[in-house]
Amino acid sequence: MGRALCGDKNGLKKGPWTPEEDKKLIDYIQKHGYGNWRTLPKNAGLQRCGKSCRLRWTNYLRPDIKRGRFSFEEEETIIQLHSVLGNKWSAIAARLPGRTDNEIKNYWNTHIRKILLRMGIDPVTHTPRLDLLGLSSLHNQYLIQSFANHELLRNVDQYQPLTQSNHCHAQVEETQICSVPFYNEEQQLVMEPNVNQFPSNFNDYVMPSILTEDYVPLPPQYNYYGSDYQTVMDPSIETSNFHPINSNQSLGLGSVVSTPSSSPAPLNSNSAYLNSSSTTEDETESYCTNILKFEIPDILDVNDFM
DNA sequence: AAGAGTCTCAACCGCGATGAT
DNA sequence: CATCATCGCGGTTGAGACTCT
Repeated sequence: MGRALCGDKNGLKKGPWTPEEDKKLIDYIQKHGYGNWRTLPKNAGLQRCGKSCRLRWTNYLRPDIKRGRFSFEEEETIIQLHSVLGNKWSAIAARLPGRTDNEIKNYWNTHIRKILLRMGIDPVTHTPRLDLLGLSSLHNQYLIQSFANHELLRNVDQYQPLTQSNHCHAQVEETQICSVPFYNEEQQLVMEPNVNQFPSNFNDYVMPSILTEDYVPLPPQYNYYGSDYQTVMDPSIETSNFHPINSNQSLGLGSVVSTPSSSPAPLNSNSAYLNSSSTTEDETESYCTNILKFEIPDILDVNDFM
Protein backbone atom coordinates (compact mmCIF):
# COMPACT_ATOMS: atom_id res chain seq x y z
CA MET A 1 0.00 0.00 0.00
CA GLY A 2 1.18 3.48 -0.64
CA ARG A 3 2.68 5.37 2.16
CA ALA A 4 2.60 9.03 2.78
CA LEU A 5 6.01 10.45 2.28
CA CYS A 6 7.42 12.13 5.30
CA GLY A 7 10.41 14.33 5.23
CA ASP A 8 12.37 16.34 2.78
CA LYS A 9 11.22 14.22 -0.15
CA ASN A 10 8.08 16.29 0.07
CA GLY A 11 9.87 19.50 0.83
CA LEU A 12 9.08 19.03 4.48
CA LYS A 13 11.48 19.81 7.22
CA LYS A 14 13.23 17.10 9.20
CA GLY A 15 15.45 17.04 12.21
CA PRO A 16 15.30 18.82 15.52
CA TRP A 17 12.35 21.02 16.24
CA THR A 18 12.83 24.72 16.81
CA PRO A 19 11.09 26.58 19.63
CA GLU A 20 9.02 28.38 17.01
CA GLU A 21 7.78 25.11 15.60
CA ASP A 22 7.00 23.85 19.06
CA LYS A 23 5.00 26.96 19.77
CA LYS A 24 3.04 26.62 16.57
CA LEU A 25 2.22 23.03 17.33
CA ILE A 26 1.25 23.71 20.92
CA ASP A 27 -0.85 26.70 19.97
CA TYR A 28 -2.66 24.76 17.32
CA ILE A 29 -3.38 21.76 19.48
CA GLN A 30 -4.51 23.93 22.36
CA LYS A 31 -7.01 25.59 20.05
CA HIS A 32 -8.12 22.69 17.90
CA GLY A 33 -6.95 19.52 19.53
CA TYR A 34 -5.16 16.85 17.62
CA GLY A 35 -7.59 15.03 15.46
CA ASN A 36 -6.04 14.51 12.09
CA TRP A 37 -2.27 14.41 12.16
CA ARG A 38 -2.20 14.34 8.40
CA THR A 39 -3.74 17.75 8.00
CA LEU A 40 -2.54 19.23 11.26
CA PRO A 41 0.86 20.50 10.11
CA LYS A 42 -0.65 22.29 7.15
CA ASN A 43 -3.32 23.89 9.28
CA ALA A 44 -0.80 24.80 11.93
CA GLY A 45 1.54 26.33 9.42
CA LEU A 46 4.25 23.79 9.94
CA GLN A 47 6.57 22.43 7.28
CA ARG A 48 6.48 19.02 8.89
CA CYS A 49 4.73 15.78 8.19
CA GLY A 50 1.94 14.70 10.46
CA LYS A 51 3.96 11.84 11.75
CA SER A 52 6.69 14.15 12.90
CA CYS A 53 4.14 16.40 14.59
CA ARG A 54 2.50 13.50 16.37
CA LEU A 55 5.85 12.25 17.58
CA ARG A 56 6.90 15.66 18.79
CA TRP A 57 3.65 16.12 20.65
CA THR A 58 3.40 12.69 22.22
CA ASN A 59 7.05 12.40 23.15
CA TYR A 60 7.92 15.91 24.15
CA LEU A 61 5.29 18.63 24.12
CA ARG A 62 2.40 16.90 25.81
CA PRO A 63 1.69 18.77 29.02
CA ASP A 64 1.37 15.67 31.16
CA ILE A 65 4.82 14.38 30.40
CA LYS A 66 6.96 13.82 33.43
CA ARG A 67 10.51 14.96 33.00
CA GLY A 68 13.58 13.91 34.87
CA ARG A 69 15.07 10.74 36.17
CA PHE A 70 13.14 7.56 36.51
CA SER A 71 12.31 6.76 40.08
CA PHE A 72 13.23 3.45 41.59
CA GLU A 73 9.59 2.38 41.49
CA GLU A 74 9.38 3.26 37.84
CA GLU A 75 12.55 1.35 37.16
CA GLU A 76 11.22 -1.71 38.91
CA THR A 77 7.90 -1.48 37.17
CA ILE A 78 9.65 -1.32 33.84
CA ILE A 79 11.72 -4.38 34.60
CA GLN A 80 8.76 -6.35 35.81
CA LEU A 81 6.53 -5.41 32.95
CA HIS A 82 9.26 -6.02 30.45
CA SER A 83 9.74 -9.50 31.82
CA VAL A 84 6.15 -10.21 30.91
CA LEU A 85 5.48 -7.99 27.97
CA GLY A 86 8.81 -7.83 26.29
CA ASN A 87 9.43 -4.79 24.13
CA LYS A 88 5.85 -3.61 24.30
CA TRP A 89 6.94 -0.15 25.19
CA SER A 90 3.58 1.46 24.71
CA ALA A 91 1.97 -1.08 27.01
CA ILE A 92 4.64 -0.47 29.60
CA ALA A 93 4.27 3.27 29.20
CA ALA A 94 0.55 2.92 29.83
CA ARG A 95 1.43 1.86 33.37
CA LEU A 96 3.83 4.68 33.94
CA PRO A 97 1.92 7.94 33.98
CA GLY A 98 3.79 10.77 32.40
CA ARG A 99 6.33 8.55 30.69
CA THR A 100 6.36 7.94 26.99
CA ASP A 101 7.10 4.70 25.26
CA ASN A 102 10.07 6.32 23.59
CA GLU A 103 11.46 7.50 26.88
CA ILE A 104 11.04 4.09 28.46
CA LYS A 105 12.58 2.43 25.46
CA ASN A 106 15.56 4.73 25.63
CA TYR A 107 15.93 4.23 29.34
CA TRP A 108 15.77 0.51 28.90
CA ASN A 109 18.37 0.44 26.19
CA THR A 110 20.76 2.85 27.84
CA HIS A 111 20.45 1.90 31.50
CA ILE A 112 18.46 -1.12 32.51
CA ARG A 113 19.64 -3.34 29.71
CA LYS A 114 23.25 -2.64 30.56
CA ILE A 115 22.67 -3.27 34.21
CA LEU A 116 21.01 -6.60 33.56
CA LEU A 117 23.78 -7.61 31.21
CA ARG A 118 26.33 -6.67 33.78
CA MET A 119 24.51 -8.87 36.22
CA GLY A 120 24.64 -11.76 33.81
CA ILE A 121 20.94 -11.55 33.10
CA ASP A 122 19.65 -11.76 29.61
CA PRO A 123 17.62 -8.59 29.14
CA VAL A 124 15.42 -10.31 26.61
CA THR A 125 14.48 -13.42 28.55
CA HIS A 126 15.16 -12.06 32.02
CA THR A 127 16.96 -15.25 32.83
CA PRO A 128 20.60 -15.75 33.66
CA ARG A 129 22.84 -15.97 30.69
CA LEU A 130 23.83 -19.60 30.63
CA ASP A 131 26.97 -18.89 28.70
CA LEU A 132 28.20 -16.78 31.53
CA LEU A 133 27.02 -19.29 34.08
CA GLY A 134 29.18 -21.83 32.42
CA LEU A 135 32.12 -19.54 32.49
CA SER A 136 31.84 -18.29 35.96
CA SER A 137 29.12 -19.60 38.16
CA LEU A 138 30.66 -17.92 41.09
CA HIS A 139 30.63 -14.55 39.49
CA ASN A 140 27.07 -14.95 38.35
CA GLN A 141 25.93 -16.13 41.66
CA TYR A 142 27.31 -13.02 43.11
CA LEU A 143 25.64 -10.91 40.50
CA ILE A 144 22.28 -12.52 40.99
CA GLN A 145 22.61 -12.06 44.67
CA SER A 146 23.34 -8.47 44.07
CA PHE A 147 20.17 -8.28 42.09
CA ALA A 148 18.23 -9.72 44.97
CA ASN A 149 19.97 -7.43 47.36
CA HIS A 150 19.16 -4.41 45.37
CA GLU A 151 16.77 -3.04 47.89
CA LEU A 152 19.03 -3.92 50.75
CA LEU A 153 21.78 -2.06 49.09
CA ARG A 154 19.65 0.98 48.70
CA ASN A 155 19.02 0.96 52.36
CA VAL A 156 22.59 0.50 53.29
CA ASP A 157 23.40 3.36 51.00
CA GLN A 158 21.62 5.58 53.42
CA TYR A 159 24.11 4.71 56.09
CA GLN A 160 27.12 5.19 53.97
CA PRO A 161 28.90 8.19 52.74
CA LEU A 162 28.81 8.56 49.00
CA THR A 163 32.43 7.71 48.74
CA GLN A 164 31.59 4.20 49.74
CA SER A 165 29.74 3.59 46.53
CA ASN A 166 32.89 4.19 44.62
CA HIS A 167 34.56 1.60 46.71
CA CYS A 168 31.76 -0.78 45.98
CA HIS A 169 31.88 -0.21 42.27
CA ALA A 170 35.47 -1.17 42.29
CA GLN A 171 34.74 -4.24 44.32
CA VAL A 172 32.06 -5.46 42.00
CA GLU A 173 34.64 -6.19 39.43
CA GLU A 174 36.55 -8.23 41.92
CA THR A 175 33.78 -10.76 42.37
CA GLN A 176 33.48 -10.33 46.04
CA ILE A 177 30.68 -12.07 47.78
CA CYS A 178 28.24 -9.90 49.54
CA SER A 179 24.94 -11.45 50.23
CA VAL A 180 22.32 -11.05 52.82
CA PRO A 181 19.07 -12.19 51.30
CA PHE A 182 16.80 -13.65 53.91
CA TYR A 183 13.64 -15.57 53.46
CA ASN A 184 10.69 -15.67 55.73
CA GLU A 185 8.50 -18.67 56.30
CA GLU A 186 6.56 -18.00 53.15
CA GLN A 187 9.81 -18.16 51.30
CA GLN A 188 9.61 -14.62 50.31
CA LEU A 189 12.80 -12.78 50.18
CA VAL A 190 12.85 -10.19 52.85
CA MET A 191 15.57 -7.98 54.01
CA GLU A 192 16.60 -8.57 57.55
CA PRO A 193 15.49 -5.46 59.36
CA ASN A 194 17.92 -5.79 62.18
CA VAL A 195 20.78 -3.49 61.54
CA ASN A 196 22.94 -5.72 63.66
CA GLN A 197 22.89 -8.19 60.86
CA PHE A 198 25.14 -5.90 58.97
CA PRO A 199 28.80 -5.92 59.59
CA SER A 200 29.54 -3.67 62.46
CA ASN A 201 31.80 -1.61 60.34
CA PHE A 202 30.01 -0.42 57.26
CA ASN A 203 33.27 0.67 55.80
CA ASP A 204 34.17 -2.97 55.49
CA TYR A 205 30.85 -3.90 54.08
CA VAL A 206 31.30 -4.38 50.40
CA MET A 207 28.23 -3.22 48.69
CA PRO A 208 27.80 -3.72 45.00
CA SER A 209 25.90 -0.98 43.29
CA ILE A 210 24.96 -2.65 40.12
CA LEU A 211 21.40 -1.55 39.93
CA THR A 212 22.02 1.58 41.78
CA GLU A 213 24.43 3.36 39.56
CA ASP A 214 21.90 6.09 39.13
CA TYR A 215 20.52 5.78 42.55
CA VAL A 216 19.83 8.96 44.34
CA PRO A 217 19.52 8.35 48.05
CA LEU A 218 15.99 8.79 49.25
CA PRO A 219 14.93 10.29 52.49
CA PRO A 220 15.12 7.86 55.39
CA GLN A 221 11.36 7.75 55.63
CA TYR A 222 11.11 6.77 52.05
CA ASN A 223 8.88 3.78 51.74
CA TYR A 224 9.74 1.34 49.06
CA TYR A 225 6.24 0.02 48.80
CA GLY A 226 4.58 3.34 48.92
CA SER A 227 3.31 5.39 51.74
CA ASP A 228 0.56 2.95 52.59
CA TYR A 229 2.95 0.33 53.77
CA GLN A 230 5.56 0.11 56.38
CA THR A 231 8.79 -0.25 54.62
CA VAL A 232 10.51 -3.58 54.63
CA MET A 233 13.74 -1.80 54.88
CA ASP A 234 12.98 0.21 57.92
CA PRO A 235 15.53 -0.88 60.48
CA SER A 236 13.21 0.25 63.17
CA ILE A 237 10.87 -2.61 62.46
CA GLU A 238 11.37 -5.02 65.26
CA THR A 239 9.87 -8.21 63.99
CA SER A 240 12.35 -10.48 62.38
CA ASN A 241 9.59 -12.33 60.64
CA PHE A 242 8.32 -9.34 58.87
CA HIS A 243 5.93 -9.96 56.03
CA PRO A 244 6.24 -7.05 53.73
CA ILE A 245 2.84 -7.00 52.12
CA ASN A 246 0.64 -9.24 50.17
CA SER A 247 2.88 -10.41 47.45
CA ASN A 248 0.10 -10.04 44.95
CA GLN A 249 0.12 -6.37 45.52
CA SER A 250 3.76 -5.91 45.69
CA LEU A 251 5.72 -4.05 43.14
CA GLY A 252 8.97 -4.59 44.91
CA LEU A 253 11.77 -6.82 43.92
CA GLY A 254 11.67 -8.37 47.31
CA SER A 255 8.36 -9.94 46.60
CA VAL A 256 9.06 -10.93 43.09
CA VAL A 257 11.96 -13.01 44.08
CA SER A 258 10.99 -16.48 45.00
CA THR A 259 12.85 -19.26 46.63
CA PRO A 260 13.82 -21.99 44.25
CA SER A 261 11.29 -24.74 44.46
CA SER A 262 13.95 -27.28 43.72
CA SER A 263 15.90 -26.31 46.73
CA PRO A 264 16.05 -29.32 49.00
CA ALA A 265 16.03 -27.27 52.14
CA PRO A 266 13.85 -24.22 52.36
CA LEU A 267 15.79 -21.09 52.54
CA ASN A 268 14.75 -19.33 55.62
CA SER A 269 16.06 -16.90 58.07
CA ASN A 270 19.75 -16.41 58.31
CA SER A 271 20.51 -19.86 57.04
CA ALA A 272 19.50 -18.64 53.64
CA TYR A 273 22.80 -16.96 53.35
CA LEU A 274 23.96 -17.95 49.94
CA ASN A 275 27.45 -19.12 50.20
CA SER A 276 29.39 -19.74 47.08
CA SER A 277 31.31 -22.52 48.67
CA SER A 278 28.21 -24.53 49.48
CA THR A 279 26.18 -23.94 46.38
CA THR A 280 26.49 -26.09 43.33
CA GLU A 281 26.19 -24.80 39.85
CA ASP A 282 22.86 -26.51 39.47
CA GLU A 283 21.62 -24.86 42.57
CA THR A 284 22.91 -21.62 41.36
CA GLU A 285 21.14 -21.97 38.07
CA SER A 286 17.96 -23.00 39.76
CA TYR A 287 18.25 -20.12 42.09
CA CYS A 288 18.93 -17.77 39.27
CA THR A 289 16.02 -19.06 37.29
CA ASN A 290 13.63 -18.68 40.12
CA ILE A 291 14.93 -15.43 41.30
CA LEU A 292 13.95 -13.94 38.02
CA LYS A 293 10.41 -15.23 37.97
CA PHE A 294 8.78 -11.95 38.61
CA GLU A 295 5.41 -12.01 40.18
CA ILE A 296 3.19 -9.58 38.44
CA PRO A 297 0.91 -7.98 40.94
CA ASP A 298 -2.81 -8.07 40.41
CA ILE A 299 -2.88 -4.38 39.81
CA LEU A 300 -0.76 -5.03 36.81
CA ASP A 301 -3.29 -6.96 34.86
CA VAL A 302 -1.21 -8.41 32.12
CA ASN A 303 -4.29 -9.27 30.17
CA ASP A 304 -4.77 -5.59 29.64
CA PHE A 305 -1.81 -5.64 27.34
CA MET A 306 -2.36 -8.91 25.61
C1' DA B 1 43.54 22.05 26.20
C1' DA B 2 42.27 18.89 22.84
C1' DG B 3 41.16 14.81 20.60
C1' DA B 4 39.01 10.26 21.05
C1' DG B 5 35.71 7.47 22.80
C1' DT B 6 31.25 6.82 24.93
C1' DC B 7 26.66 7.96 26.22
C1' DT B 8 22.11 9.96 25.79
C1' DC B 9 17.86 10.78 23.76
C1' DA B 10 15.11 13.20 20.24
C1' DA B 11 13.79 12.06 15.93
C1' DC B 12 13.31 9.20 11.91
C1' DC B 13 12.10 4.93 9.35
C1' DG B 14 9.50 1.09 8.09
C1' DC B 15 6.03 -2.00 9.07
C1' DG B 16 1.62 -3.79 10.78
C1' DA B 17 -2.97 -2.64 12.43
C1' DT B 18 -7.11 -0.39 11.84
C1' DG B 19 -10.80 2.16 9.90
C1' DA B 20 -13.08 4.26 5.92
C1' DT B 21 -14.74 3.81 1.39
C1' DC C 1 -13.70 -8.24 -0.08
C1' DA C 2 -10.18 -5.07 -1.84
C1' DT C 3 -7.94 -0.93 -1.64
C1' DC C 4 -6.37 3.12 0.40
C1' DA C 5 -5.27 6.46 4.14
C1' DT C 6 -3.87 7.08 8.55
C1' DC C 7 -2.21 5.89 12.97
C1' DG C 8 0.79 3.87 16.25
C1' DC C 9 4.51 0.94 17.49
C1' DG C 10 9.23 -0.82 17.79
C1' DG C 11 13.84 -0.56 15.97
C1' DT C 12 17.42 2.35 14.66
C1' DT C 13 20.12 6.49 13.87
C1' DG C 14 22.94 10.40 14.62
C1' DA C 15 23.99 14.93 16.69
C1' DG C 16 25.27 16.84 20.76
C1' DA C 17 26.82 16.21 25.47
C1' DC C 18 29.81 14.17 28.39
C1' DT C 19 33.93 11.62 30.01
C1' DC C 20 38.37 9.91 29.59
C1' DT C 21 43.17 10.08 28.37
